[in-house]
Amino acid sequence: MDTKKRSDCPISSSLDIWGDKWSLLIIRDLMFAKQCTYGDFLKSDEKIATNILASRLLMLETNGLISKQDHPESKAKVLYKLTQKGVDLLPVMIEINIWADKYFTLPLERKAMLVEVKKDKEAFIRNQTAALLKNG
Amino acid sequence: MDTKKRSDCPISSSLDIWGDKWSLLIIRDLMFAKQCTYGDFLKSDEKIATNILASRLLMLETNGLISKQDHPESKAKVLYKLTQKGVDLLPVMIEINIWADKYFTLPLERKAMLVEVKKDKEAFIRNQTAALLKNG
DNA sequence: TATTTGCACTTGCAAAATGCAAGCAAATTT
DNA sequence: AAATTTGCTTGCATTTTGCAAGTGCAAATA
Repeated sequence: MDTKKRSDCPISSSLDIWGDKWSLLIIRDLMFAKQCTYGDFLKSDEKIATNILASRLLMLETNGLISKQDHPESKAKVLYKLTQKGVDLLPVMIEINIWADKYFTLPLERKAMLVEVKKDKEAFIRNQTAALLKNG
Repeated sequence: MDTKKRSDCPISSSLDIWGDKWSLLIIRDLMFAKQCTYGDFLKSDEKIATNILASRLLMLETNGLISKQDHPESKAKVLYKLTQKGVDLLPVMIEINIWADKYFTLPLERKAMLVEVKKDKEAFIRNQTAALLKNG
């Protein structure tokens, strides 16, 4: 896991953490599902390799975007959740969706989310943030 | 240049195009400077390698985010500019800056931009978009 | 006019990251 | 007690990145 900053630019510093083809997909899964197990991430359509998943989860945890928690039903399972720092990427995620809505064909469920967003973006972010952070 | 989509997810499709450590820095340079030559990109703090720069510029051009134009003063130079599709990433770029402002130390010039953004985000995007698209 | 410099790349090669398949230990289920 | 699930790790081939040097054309300089 490379750890050196390339410059003082905020865009560059951000990309140093989650600027790759997989990290934002992990964050996406957590934003839509609220919490996921290791196996849940592996089930996503993009089919991330297990070693890459492990290295990304470590990177995101090390940088404070996600946290691990015990699964209430089983010691064999681990729950991953977004921290405040991770949840704060919600506006970025929403803007990417809006951009993609203009230039790609979105799945219906994602279209539905954007309808909600367009009604009142601030409120959507406020509510979704609260939902994601509920229960430590 | 890999060209196959990993899934129908808009986040994934977006990352397929600009989800790497360099593409958004190129777009950043164009958003702040309006237009750049090949050499201008090489001067940025992050010190991109020339072959990577060439491959990213091709990727971004192929996907319609940037375009090449003749330099008005010299046939030896090439000007790169954002297309509408590229300029439309401005809200994403702004949200990344806002996120980074919360978790990193920003350079003063970037702080100043955020002050403007916070006064009226919509207006800032409208004005900046117009400025970037002015003159073919 | 000849020559050097500037500009936008390309090429070759080493190093690092990615992707795939298999393996593994602890917990859970049968 | 044996088989399965879960969250990883390991080994190795393939791909991408990074660095340095080189190329070809335009423009400036001598």
